[in-house]
Amino acid sequence: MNKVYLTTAIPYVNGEPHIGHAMDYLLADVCARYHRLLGDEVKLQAGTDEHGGKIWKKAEELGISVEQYVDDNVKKFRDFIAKLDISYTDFVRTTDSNHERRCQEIWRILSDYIYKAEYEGWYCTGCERFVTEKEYEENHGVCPDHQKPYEKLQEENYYFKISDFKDRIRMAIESGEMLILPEFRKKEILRLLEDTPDVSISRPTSQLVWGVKVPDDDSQVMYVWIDALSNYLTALGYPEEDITDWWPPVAQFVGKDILRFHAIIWPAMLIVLGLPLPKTMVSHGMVLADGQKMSKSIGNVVNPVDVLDRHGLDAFRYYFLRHVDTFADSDFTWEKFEDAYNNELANDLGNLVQRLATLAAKNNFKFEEKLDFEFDNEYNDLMTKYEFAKAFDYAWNKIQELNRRIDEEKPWSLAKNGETEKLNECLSGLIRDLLRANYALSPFIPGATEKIFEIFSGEITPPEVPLFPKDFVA
RNA sequence: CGCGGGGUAGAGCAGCCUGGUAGCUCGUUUGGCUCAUAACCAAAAGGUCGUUGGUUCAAAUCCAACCCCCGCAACCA
Repeated sequence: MNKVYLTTAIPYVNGEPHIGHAMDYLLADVCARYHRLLGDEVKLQAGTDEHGGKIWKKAEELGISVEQYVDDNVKKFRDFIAKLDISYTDFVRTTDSNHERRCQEIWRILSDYIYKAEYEGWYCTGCERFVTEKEYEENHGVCPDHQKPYEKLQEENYYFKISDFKDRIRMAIESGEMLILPEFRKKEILRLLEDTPDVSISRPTSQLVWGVKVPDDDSQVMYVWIDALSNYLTALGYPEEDITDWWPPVAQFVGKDILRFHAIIWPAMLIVLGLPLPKTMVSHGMVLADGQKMSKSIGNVVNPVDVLDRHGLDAFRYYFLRHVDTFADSDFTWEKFEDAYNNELANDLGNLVQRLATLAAKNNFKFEEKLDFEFDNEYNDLMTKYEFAKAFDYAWNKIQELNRRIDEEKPWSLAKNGETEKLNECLSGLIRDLLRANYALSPFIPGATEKIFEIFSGEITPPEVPLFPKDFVA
């Protein structure tokens, strides 16, 4: 039995969970369920990123303690993950004392490649942050939010010596030792790698207090990178636990916006720690609303909970796993969602189950075969390439084929003519293939597939409420 | 000339590497069926394959130039 470690990106808990987070969880979950069906032992990590100035500031604005603020938000994310039926096994909060301690240990191990240097840049005292040179020029030296001129400010930061590892990382990416999917992102990263400077990994406590303390230096706290990226290790108990059974991760799922940190800073850390690099980085696209990025200022943000409430979890998973491309940006519209639900889930699958169950019930047919399920080669191939939407398509074609076959084989005529033997043979064949297709669908829509297995075991009775009722409104 | 991806029926996409009657899903129209959730099955309509030029017996496919859209470059999930 293989041990398979999979990870999800840990969201920054300064807001509500949204559809982008769901994508990450869903892809990792499908992968986890697939591996479990193959007989692998799977660990699926999830967690929350809770430090940093933005969170500190938000809590202050709300007039509550920062601990209270993150606790409240973490609960929202955990509830959300539960609603999506994500089969995770480990959950890391970056404010957890175990994580913080392990994270400091990791910093210590990295310390040969960490140096202190002066950072100088344009700073807005209103925003409490540095701005890039470009931003400075665009705003002609004055912060548009505060109408105050930027000040030249210096501070001490710790830096991580990425530059020492560029060649090694490039080789790992080019050789496929650390596979980056999709291919076009890999190219982007290789290009980016060239001009990646050493990265600043701490902030003086005068600027930021809500973070993990830098070991042996009370004047600095860690900035996001070391803290957040370490979670994939601290989840397993590293460094005090032996993680060799689980390391390296088989796949790490990340949004395209954070791929660069996972493909550059993260491998550099692992190289210093003497750990193998993750086998695959799967970078998924964004979910757009009407072709546009969802943003609060445009006001086109689709709340995932609204989508969940409309037709339930299976419909949610169905849409985002089949109609949202695994790698590229894809559109969500309510119209597309409704079409997918009505035409595909209800008409293709729901109706197929209904008609087969009714045929079986009317003819007192019981399905008593014990089936050994296997995945088709083509399906396995797509799943292995993390082409989940395409694998889902492939499995769905089997469902559509079955609807065609029922029309061709006309079991109702066989019943009418009293050809019982032929009828039983026909129904066996149809139900057998339905259950096989159902098995291939189960990593994607586990709720529905479980119900289908149940319907066709023992006494077959069509469900009184169809699997995907069309008039259903929550 | 920053790097990369793309422009194919009303919509979403495949085909391009390895030239040879343009395909899939949804939508539309018509017909069929009756086991089923006004469901299912079949057929049809619908495209000068971004533009221009070149190579070739033959170009969506190869080559060149141009136009347009998008991503990254920017602490946006």
